[in-house]
Amino acid sequence: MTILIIEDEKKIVEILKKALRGERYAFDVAYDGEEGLEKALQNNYALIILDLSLPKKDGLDVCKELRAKFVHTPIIMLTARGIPEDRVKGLDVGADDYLLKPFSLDELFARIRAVLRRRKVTESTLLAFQDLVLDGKKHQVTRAGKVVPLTPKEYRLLETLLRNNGQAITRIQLIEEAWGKNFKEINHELNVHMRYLRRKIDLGRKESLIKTVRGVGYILTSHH
Amino acid sequence: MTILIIEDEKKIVEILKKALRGERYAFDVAYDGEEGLEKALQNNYALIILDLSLPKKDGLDVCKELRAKFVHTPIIMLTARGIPEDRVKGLDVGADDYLLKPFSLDELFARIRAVLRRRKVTESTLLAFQDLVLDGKKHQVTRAGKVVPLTPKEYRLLETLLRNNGQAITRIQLIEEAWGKNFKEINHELNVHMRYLRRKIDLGRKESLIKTVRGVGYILTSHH
DNA sequence: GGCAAATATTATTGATATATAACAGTAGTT
DNA sequence: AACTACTGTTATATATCAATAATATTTGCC
Repeated sequence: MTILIIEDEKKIVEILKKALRGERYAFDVAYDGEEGLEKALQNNYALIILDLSLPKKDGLDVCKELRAKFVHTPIIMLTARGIPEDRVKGLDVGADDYLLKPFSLDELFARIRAVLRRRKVTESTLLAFQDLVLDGKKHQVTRAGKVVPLTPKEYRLLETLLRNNGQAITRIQLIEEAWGKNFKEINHELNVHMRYLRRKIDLGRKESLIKTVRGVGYILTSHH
Repeated sequence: MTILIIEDEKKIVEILKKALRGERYAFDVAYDGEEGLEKALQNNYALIILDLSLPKKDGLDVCKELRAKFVHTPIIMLTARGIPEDRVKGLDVGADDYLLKPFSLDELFARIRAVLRRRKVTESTLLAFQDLVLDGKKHQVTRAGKVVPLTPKEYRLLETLLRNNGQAITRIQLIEEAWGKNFKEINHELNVHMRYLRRKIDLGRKESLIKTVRGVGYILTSHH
């Protein structure tokens, strides 16, 4: 579940990111229209949040082009203040919804939920492997009953591993899930964050629950 | 890696062929639904690109029949322009993805990559020969219940052998599968890696599960 | 049986993937 | 501003793997 944000104003990107942080989504960000268009064409996002005014290619064009190419990813358009709503509405470029800046976060959330509602997210609230439990509702992880405080990134990684419990999961998958980007090069961060994650959940124990599958990625497994 | 194209419009077949030529895929073409169905049932394709409207038997039926017969080959459906996406989506015949004509090649490639990547995870969950089992999900091989740790290269070689269980597989095939390079002949590496593979899976036993077929390659076989 | 080609075997070396540690930047909080 | 927590960066270490080369063995064939 990755959301693409196409927006040049970093402040707004930050607000959006922050606002969505609590939710279950990964992000990808594009800072101009062309970049955004390219990303939207190449990836399959759950949702695109698209600013109207953008460098290189404006939001309307991006939207139109996407629809012309039969990319049906839901789009929520952010329109500049001052532009009358009819104008945007009338353009009918195929956006699913639009918000006028400045928008309230509640409002944004409502729209996002509405747009995504179709997709039944059958997220189980509880994921477990042996004595390791991830409670999706509480956003809390425990090992042998003891709470293990994780950073968001670590949480994401562990969640991905747990979701694919029983199977090896590739580095690329992990990166895409936890960072929401199409693998930029060889990512050393993944090593680092896996290390941290391991340190926290394996605290004191000799063998890690997370085994590395060389050439592939990682897998949650019991040690024999 | 062969892709089956089931499509009656020669123009589109030509486009697809041309487009796929550069990539690493071989292709097979069927010009009507029945022929396509037959081919799909008899061969193991990496992917099927299936047109919705076809002579003799339309794409939906082909798709349904394949799924009913537990052929899980990924299918990308090409749907005619004008048919609303919901219609296709709603039918839920088991296609992995669908594209509306006219499609952009970039888009098609993106889908192909996406589908093949997805397949990687779910595919080949279990391959076995006698007491030798390869678990594709875990990326793990066991012999008589015992885990046999393999290097990536060894794993790929064994996987190739298991996939072609029962028939001899040529050195060239093996090299192409495991190295992916256009066979620079006289590959000593293959000997070496086969040796390592044998050592690991035959551990202690007198005869190897992998028999060499001189002048050809190798075969998985029970010893007389 | 002897020869040439194909394949097996082993050891060694260079390459690559992953792990670890230390540090820097950023943002958030008080 | 000082402090904290988190993320990303870089450097270095370590483990594992792949390629090479050198030598041995088997096989088919004359």
